[in-house]
Order: sequence, then C-alpha cells, then structure tokens
Amino acid sequence: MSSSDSDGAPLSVKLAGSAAARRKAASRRAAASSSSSSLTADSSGSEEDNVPLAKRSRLTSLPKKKGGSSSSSSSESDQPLSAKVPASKRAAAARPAGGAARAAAQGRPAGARAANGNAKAAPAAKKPRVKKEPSDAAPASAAKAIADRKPLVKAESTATAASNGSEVSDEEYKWWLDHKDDGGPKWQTLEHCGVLFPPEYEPHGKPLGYKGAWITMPPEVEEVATFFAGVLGTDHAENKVFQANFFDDFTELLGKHMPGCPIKEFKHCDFSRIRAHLDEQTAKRKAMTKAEKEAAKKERQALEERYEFCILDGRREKVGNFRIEPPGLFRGRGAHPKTGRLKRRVLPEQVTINIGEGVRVPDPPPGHRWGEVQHDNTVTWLAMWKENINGNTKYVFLAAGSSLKGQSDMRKFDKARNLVHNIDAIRAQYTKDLKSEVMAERQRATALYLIDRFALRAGNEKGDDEADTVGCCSLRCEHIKLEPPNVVHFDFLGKDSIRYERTTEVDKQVWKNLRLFRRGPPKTSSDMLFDRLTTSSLNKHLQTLMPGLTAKVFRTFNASFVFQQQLRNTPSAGTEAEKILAYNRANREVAVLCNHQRAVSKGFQGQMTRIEDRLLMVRYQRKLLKDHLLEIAPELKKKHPELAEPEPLLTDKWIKEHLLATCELDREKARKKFERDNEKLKEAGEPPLPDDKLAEQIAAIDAREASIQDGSYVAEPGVAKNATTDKILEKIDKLGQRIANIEVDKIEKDENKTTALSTSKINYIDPRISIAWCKKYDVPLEKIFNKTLREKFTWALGVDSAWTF
DNA sequence: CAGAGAACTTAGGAAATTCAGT
DNA sequence: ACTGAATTTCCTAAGTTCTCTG
Repeated sequence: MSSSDSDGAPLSVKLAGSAAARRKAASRRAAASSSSSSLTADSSGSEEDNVPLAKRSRLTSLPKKKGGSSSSSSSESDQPLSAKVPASKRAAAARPAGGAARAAAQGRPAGARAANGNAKAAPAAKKPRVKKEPSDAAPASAAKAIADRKPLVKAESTATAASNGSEVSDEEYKWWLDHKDDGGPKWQTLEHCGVLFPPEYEPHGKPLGYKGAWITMPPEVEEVATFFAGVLGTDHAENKVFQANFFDDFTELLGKHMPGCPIKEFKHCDFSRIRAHLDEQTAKRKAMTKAEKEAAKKERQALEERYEFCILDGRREKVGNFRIEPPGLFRGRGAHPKTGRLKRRVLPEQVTINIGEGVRVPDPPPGHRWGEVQHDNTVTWLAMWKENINGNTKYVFLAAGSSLKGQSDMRKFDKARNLVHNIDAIRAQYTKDLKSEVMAERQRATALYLIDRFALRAGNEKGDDEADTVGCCSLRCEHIKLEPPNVVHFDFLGKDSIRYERTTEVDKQVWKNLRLFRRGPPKTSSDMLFDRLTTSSLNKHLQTLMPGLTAKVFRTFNASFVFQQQLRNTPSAGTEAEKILAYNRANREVAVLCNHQRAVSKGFQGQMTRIEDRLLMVRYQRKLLKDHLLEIAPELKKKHPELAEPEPLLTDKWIKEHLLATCELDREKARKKFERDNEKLKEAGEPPLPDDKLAEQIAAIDAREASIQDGSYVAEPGVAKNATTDKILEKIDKLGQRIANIEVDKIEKDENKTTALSTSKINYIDPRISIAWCKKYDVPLEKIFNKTLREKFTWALGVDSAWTF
C-alpha cells in the first residue's frame, strides 16, 4: 500500500477518523508511560486518509435496525406504562426471528426502569408484559401465605402453584423438539423465591497486632481485618497493590469506627491472632464427625432448598447462582489495579428482583425491602445487583442445564456450524482483503486472519482501572515480533491475564501487513497494532458476511471443527481406554488452540517423581524376571534378544536407593501392623503380642538393609521356583503392558500439566460431536461427560452416530 | 460516534467430593 | 479404612456483544 491511494473523502470524515486513532494511540502511550512525543501521535493518522468514503461509510454506518423500540422510546416518557411498554414488546414478538426482531425485543424502554406506574399491562395471553412495582407492593399477608407453600421445590405441591395460575409440570420438557422461534420474550410466566443472602458477620473478638500492642476492633472493622487474615499464605497477601488497596479501605473504616486509632501503616499490622483463629475454625470443621458433618449439610440444604428452583412457563427449572455474593476482598486477576479493595456486603435494598407479573414476590429479609421489583420477560435473570468495585452488574441466572441456557447454547453451536458452509467464502474474502488499498480493510482482514487461524479473542478496549490484557483488535506493537520471511512471535496477556506465547509461520501477506502496521507511521511499541480497527467495526463487517456472525463465533467454529477432525485418529479396533485416550488428545488439541491454561498444581513435581518411581519399580521387577529367566534358560536369548536388553533409566544407584527406601517403609509397616494387631487384641480382652515379635521382624529388615548396603543382597525374582519359562515370559509380557500404561499416564499427566481441557469441553466443542462419537465407537457417554455435562447437553443426546459438525 | 450500560458467555482457581491405591 | 490424587462443583472475575445516550 502506498500513500497515493488518497481519495476524495470529505475532510470531516478524515479528521474524525484520525482524531479517534490519535486519541486511542495517545491514551495507550500515556497508560504505558512511554517516552514518545506528540510527533508520533500526530503522524499516526496521516497514512489513514486514503480511505474511500464509500467503503468507510459502509463499514461505519450500517443502516440502523429499525424496531419498535427506537421510535416508541422517544415518546414513551409521557405515556402510560401499560400502553408504551407492551407495544414495543408486542411488535418485537410479532416480528419473525432474526437480528431485527432481537434488537427490538431487547430494546428495553428507558422509562420502564425509572417509572413507578401502577397501570397494569393488559393481561392478554401470550403477550409479553413488563411492569414495575414499588418494592413493597406485595401485601405481607399474601406473601406469607405463598411462602409457606413449596411449589418451587416439590412437584407434588402443584396445587398451590396452580392456585397462583401456573401448573408445574414435572415432565421433562424437550424444548429442542419444538421449533421455537427466537427473538421474542424469554418467558411467559416466572416464579421464584428470590436470593439467599450470606449470614451476618459473627465477631470473634480476636485483636489485631500493631507495633506490639493488641487492638480489639468493633465488628465492622474486625470483619475486614479478618478478610485479610484469610488471604495470608496466598499470593494476594504478598501483592503490594492488594495490600495497599486493602489498607486504603481498611483505614477508611478505622476512621469511621475507631477514630483516633493508632493503626496507620500496613507494615506494622499483625494478623496472626486472627489467622490463628481462622485456622482453629478450619481444624474444628475438619474434626467434626461424619454425623455432625451430615447434620450441618442437611441444615444448609434446608436453608437453600427453596432457592434452588424456579418455575418458568410452568416448568421447574434449576436456578444457577441464587446466593448473593458475600463481602470480601476483591481478588482481581493479574495486575488488576483494584485488587484487594473491599467488596461490600449487598443489602436487599440494592437488589432488583425480576419476576412474573401477578405472582407472589418473594419476601425480602425481615426489616428490609427490595431495591426494585420488575417484570421484564425479555431478559432471563431473576435478580440483579450492582457490585461496588467496578460498578458491574451481577445477575442471578438459571443453571447451565436449564432450558433457557440450553436454547442459547444450541443456537450458539448451530451458528458456528453454519459457518462451516460459509467459511471458504469468508476466508477467500479476507485473503483478498489482505491486499486491500484501504488501510482499515487491510487491518480488518489481517485481524480476521489471526482470529480465524489462532483463535484469538476479539479484544475490546480496556480501561486504566482494569488489568492490562488484550485480544486481537487491542494488540499493541509490543506484542508481536516479526522474523523474516514469515514468522511471527506473539507474546501478550489475554483474558484472565493468561499469557499467549506462540511462534508461528503466517501467510506471507499477513506478515508483510503486520510489518506495515507496526512501522507505518512511526509508532512506538505501546501503540495499537490495528489502529484503524475496533471490535464493533469488525463485527459489523462480519454481519455482512453471514447473519449473526461475530468474532467469537470463529473460536467456537474452529474448536469444534478441529475437534471433529482430530477424532478421526480414534482407533476403531482399540480398547475403550485407547479410544478415550484419543478423545482426550483431540480435546487437548482444542484446549491448546484456545490457549486454555491452568496453573501447575503445587504437588505436580512430586507426583511426577512418584509416577517415575512407580515406573522404575515395575521395570526393576521386569529386570529381575528377565535375569532370572536367562539364568535358568540361557538358550532363550536367541529367540528373545529383548530379554538381554537393559531397562531404560534403571540404574544401580536407583535400585539401591529404592531397595533401601523399601526397608524403611517395611519397618514402618511392621510397626503399624503390630500396633493395630495389639489394638484388636486389647479390644478382644486378650493379652498383647510380645515385643520380641516386632523386634524379630525389624531385625530381619535390618539384616536385609545391611546386605543391600554391602552389595550381597540378592533380590527374589517374584515367581514361583518351579514356574515354567512360558509362565515367566507371560509375566514379563504383562509387566510390559503395565509399563506401557504407566508411560501413557506419565505423558498425559505431563501434557495436562498446564492445559485445562474443561473449558473447551464446556464452552467450545459442540456436544453433538462427542455424542455421535460415543455412538460410533461404542463408548458409554459417562466416560467422557460427567453428570453436569450430560445435564447441560441433554438437548444434544439424540443425535446419531453419523452426525457431523 | 464514543462511551456507558445491560445482558449474557467464558474462564481459572478454590473448595468439596469422589476415587483409587495401599 | 486411610490417604493422596483426581474430578466435580462452586465461585465470581473477565470477557463479548449489542443497545442506548449525550
């Protein structure tokens, strides 16, 4: 691309574009506090001005979706609620499925949230309704009456539910057999019991140490100090940002509840007494008897029971996270600027309840009111509140196995599957666009290539008050290194601050483009790589290529597609274990593609060593057998030359150490057994065994140890004296099998060390692929999907073995 | 037309529970 | 039966996408 492809775009358009780019680049630089001058910023826009207006406008100003919402919303503020709200919703419901319908349906009338109108929506059947009431609308007596019934928990109590207008069906509703159009309301009727609040704080009275003094605190303060004591021993406690943020909020509390208190510096705080108390509590809990634990569990369940289900369109559905998040210290991931801040207790007054109209509103805790009660059936949440750290909204949704979640899950996979038919054309298109004269198009095509080939996320812009992580569109120059002729090295922090590091070959043109974007106008490493691209412009473009297509669909598509391909490596004639191994390998392939990582567990190295020891132990056994066999039948060496081969990795040093370690273990075992036996005898009222008996055994082991030390020890080969050579050969063969199995274990464990398979299994791989695979290879589904997964994917169970993604 | 907000999906780690080997 | 490992469940943070708003 050259600078000559300038066009006749009106100045205003050009300026608008480059101003935005400047801002973006400038903010980046500021954030990274790089030393760049304004020169960089000013020149960054210049190359840009070659964007033809026609193309630009096509990208940036797609025809607006016309729905009932936009026109009605302007006039609704002075209309009665009943008239305005259902109007737009109705319009949405009547519209055929598709983007426009969805847009309209989701357009929540602005007035609905703020207005407090009492007007009832016309209760016409099948019509979506939205109504808001003051939180104390439900009369307490009625509330009580309905609270006592248990329709939300047990199917047999349908009578009470029915009295409220809804029949609870206990029958499994196979929604996937219905051809339900999407885009309309999410439900017709909805009953639920609200949310469960965490228990009140129970003060323990343990003091905080400060410069040698022990200071007892009022409960409000103590609670927060205890939060910090709770993270001692984790990385958070050592994290300076975490400490500072915690202490800021803690100090504020001190000022409020303990004016004049001497606590001024974090470094002088001593949480040890509080920590000791927490450890004590943990120990106590651990020491409970089985019966006590069971009783506690029962009590907990009794408390939670009512919240676990709701009734949606007359059917019992599981609720997901019905618990209000307890207060604590915010545990932001990666280098989050707000990590450690106090996450405050949520009060009922801050909670909005969303529930069907005309059904009983759950009681708020005694002495409280709900913040708001609304009846919006265009959304799926049952309750909502705002969290104080980032101001994010937290929702109570249905569980993953519910019909609502299932439907959107199925839609997601169907959409990804639809991409199969379009992918060739889309790839051809962006490959062509890699050479576009228009910078924005070229960047878009290049980004799309990365998203498609390397499963990158879209990459929205992030604020300064969040961890600095990126996705494709927000990549900065510093995140890639280019190596001629076509190698790219990626190194950046993605979602959850998980590092994406990868060196790979790319299309030659892509490589050239990346070089161009990087150095085009003078850029510094903290400048955006794709300075003409945003996630929304990218997604807008994708919509034109396939309805409903967005950047994230590529991840789903590629994950499922690669998985299906990898499954072709399943050995049809193999054992079940081998088939499952192939399945897990395919799964792992996908997890690697999506960069699903996990921390190496702390016991990993030890576990690995143990597996290696187990392996060597079997090898040692095999060696003994082989030696023994060759000794009694040396002629076999000709026919079985492998008998003379040394066992790999098995050294004399290891053998000696292992044998000595065994002595130690055996002594310990003997002692334990001796004690146990005596314990039994005692209970039976019989005299204990003489101590000599133990001493005798120990002496034998000591002797063995000595012989190992001086090299005179001769190990038993582990077969009967009169065993035939065939028997021994068979045994050697069996040991070989065991060795192979352990080796596979070891490889799998090592490969799984940093790779998490679950995320791709739960979110990216179309379950129908797995189910079809099970049927084709005759593997029971339980071997690959646990109960949760089977429940989540019930909609997919019916596919046959020939189903393909 | 960027930025905020709403709603929903995706994510890894901790805690709880189950499993497997001795 | 006891342990330590593996798996499952819970938790909630961190993304994406789309709409609304000033």
